[in-house]
Amino acid sequence: MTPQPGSAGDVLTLISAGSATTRSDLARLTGLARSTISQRVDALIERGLVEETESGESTGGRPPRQLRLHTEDHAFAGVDLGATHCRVALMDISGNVLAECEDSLLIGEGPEKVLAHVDERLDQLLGRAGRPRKALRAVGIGVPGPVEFATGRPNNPPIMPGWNDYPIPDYFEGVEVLVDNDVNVMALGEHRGAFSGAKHLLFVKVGTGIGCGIMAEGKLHRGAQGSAGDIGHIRVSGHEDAGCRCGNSACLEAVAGGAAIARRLTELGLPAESGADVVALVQAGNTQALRLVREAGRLIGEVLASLVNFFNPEVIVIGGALSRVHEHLLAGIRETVYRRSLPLATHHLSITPSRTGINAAALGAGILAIEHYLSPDNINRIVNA
Amino acid sequence: MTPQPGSAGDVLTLISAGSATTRSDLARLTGLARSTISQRVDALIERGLVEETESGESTGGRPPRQLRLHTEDHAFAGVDLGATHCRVALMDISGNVLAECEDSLLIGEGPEKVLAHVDERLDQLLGRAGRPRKALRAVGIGVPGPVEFATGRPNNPPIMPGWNDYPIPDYFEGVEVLVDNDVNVMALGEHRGAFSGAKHLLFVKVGTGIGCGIMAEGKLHRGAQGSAGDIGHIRVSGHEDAGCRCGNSACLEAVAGGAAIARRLTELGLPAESGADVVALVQAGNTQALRLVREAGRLIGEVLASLVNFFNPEVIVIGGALSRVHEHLLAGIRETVYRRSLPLATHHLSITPSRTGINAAALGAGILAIEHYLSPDNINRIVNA
DNA sequence: GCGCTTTGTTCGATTTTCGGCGGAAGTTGG
DNA sequence: CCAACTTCCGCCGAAAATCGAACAAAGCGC
Repeated sequence: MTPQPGSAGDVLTLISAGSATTRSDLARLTGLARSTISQRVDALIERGLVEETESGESTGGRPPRQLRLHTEDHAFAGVDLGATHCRVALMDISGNVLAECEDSLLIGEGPEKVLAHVDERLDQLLGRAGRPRKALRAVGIGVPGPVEFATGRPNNPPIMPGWNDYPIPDYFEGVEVLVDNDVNVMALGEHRGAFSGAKHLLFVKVGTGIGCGIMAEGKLHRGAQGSAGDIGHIRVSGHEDAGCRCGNSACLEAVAGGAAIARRLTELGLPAESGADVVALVQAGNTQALRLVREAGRLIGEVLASLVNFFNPEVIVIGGALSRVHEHLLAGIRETVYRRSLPLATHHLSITPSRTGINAAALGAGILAIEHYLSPDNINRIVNA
Repeated sequence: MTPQPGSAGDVLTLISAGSATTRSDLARLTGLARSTISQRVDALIERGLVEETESGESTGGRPPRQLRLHTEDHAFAGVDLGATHCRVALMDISGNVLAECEDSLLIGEGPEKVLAHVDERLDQLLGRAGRPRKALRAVGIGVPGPVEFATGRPNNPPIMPGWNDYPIPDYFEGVEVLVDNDVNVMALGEHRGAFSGAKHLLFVKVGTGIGCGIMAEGKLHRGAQGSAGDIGHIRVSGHEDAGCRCGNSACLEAVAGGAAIARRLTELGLPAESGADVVALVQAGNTQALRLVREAGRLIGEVLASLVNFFNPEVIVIGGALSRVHEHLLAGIRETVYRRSLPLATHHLSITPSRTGINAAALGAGILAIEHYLSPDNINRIVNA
């Protein structure tokens, strides 16, 4: 029922996390006998999950044979569906990108059209990487709206017309599909990529809207209805006049989101439509745009200050379109957070820009798929089959 | 190293959680053979952790022997240290209160004096319950300030002079001591008591100050520095004039805490010093006090609305001194939360008053101690010793 | 009373794990 | 270059854990 500790799955987890690269490491970490570990590793090699590489450095005796994930026979995909784009990354089992692509694609076209496009791209990327379709073990998809994670159905998403309650995984046959909110997969990717040491992390996406992915105890916190992290509609003080598409006013998103900044620039006589336009203006050195971005940072910082007191994360990562001008955004955020949060909570807090950049969501979605496949339960199932 | 699944500890966990009351249940839940389960149960009975009661209902065959925690040989204590009081509850292993007491005690007297008092009370309660000192397996202590949970040392607590970095567990000999923030143990107690079905719960204590305990995935979220849940110093809009003891202004606690309400009542010519005075005035039907409590509820609701969007809990429990007038407080909180949070997050959200009342902290601290003792790792250690 | 069902124990069989041994494969020092 | 030493790894018998079949116990229904 429950998996054995030191089971094949646990052993593989240690290998994949990089905690152990040799049989000796595994024996030390699990507490099992060396012979038992050898047996486990043999089973994993047999199943094509692990491979041996050249011997490593000797520490005075026979050098240990290095172990690593066998990257040839499996493939995973991460899909980033945005309001107007689609990115797909094909990855091997250790998270390396084999091939990727990016298209304009309107999510409003509805699930059938969009998913057909994704499916086509998957085949193309598999072809480019020279792997057969059946090598594809799992696909992660990040979508711009709330999702019931267990079933992969969007839950009243505001900007995905036609997708409500659509069972996305059912569209794909013969492959496991995991669907999550885009900020969640971005948080996951960022955590596993650059901040795996942090137990508690917030990933804040500042684009057209504003959202937040939450890592608690190293795992995604999705909340009771899967709507956790929806910080775009938290109220900020002093902006009661700013109406929001959600029906309320003074929402963070309505005053500090990319769309809001663009609108205010337009009012100032600087035509801008989207977050990208704002970024362009800032990069062109426009001081009005710069000022507004910094001011947006302060407003976001005000909300984050509350969340820092509440959640006490170790790291806050700022991503999304506007993070391309992160110096200015971060300046505003840091200024406010460090002023308004408690010293105990901010003392070891670091606020940094995203390291994964434009591909954050696709990579994170791929990692979601890989981690699902590598979960001890699943591996034990495969090995004992 | 890692405990076996279906180990004695896991078996005991199932029994203590009430998930299994017979050997058959255990076999079904763990997937182990009946004979293996019998062996485990025998070991647990041998160690005095489990006992058999009368046979249960037959379902057409031989009636199963019921199993339950053996409540005689162990005792646990929960201690609630407040700014001006000390409550101690002595409990058996299944969480029933054997004896309890309450005193006035100034925490400012310093750790030695206060802990000596606690130790004395422990002996008294053990005497009353007729259990020897060595029956006491673990003690949980809730203190009014941040604590480094792993070491049991208060971390710059604002209202505990002389306690900073004091290693509380070292004061007690021969018994394990766990120290946590008071709101954390209250959240734990409330969750285990009345809302064990909820995965994500917030416990909000509204007393002199305002704090929040966070249960995520059924476990306490303490944050990176153990300061999570410190919502008393989140800024609320429109009260820039209200200075707070933390040095900032417009903190939630400075405008909606019991002390703040009392001060405003005093300004209105109604002498009040503490949250208790406010409660008394409300209970006496004073409309000014009632209005201020309701207004405080709105302000707290404003902050909670943000946290609901961010954290998406299933339940918010309101406790602390002011919850004794919870109708008025809750009205204000509900009004604001349901207006300012997203529908998806509030749809299944319930906001309710505490069920454990005045003893919440002592009971929660006791549960902290019991759960520590009953943790699979610890039980396996005991059984295999 | 007698068959049926479910529970719990006993005990030999099976599977899993351990740990010692020896060979493999390197380093170090003379 | 060789001998001594260290570490790694597979092999295999011993030990331990677990299983499962058989049987006894205990109630129900007819």
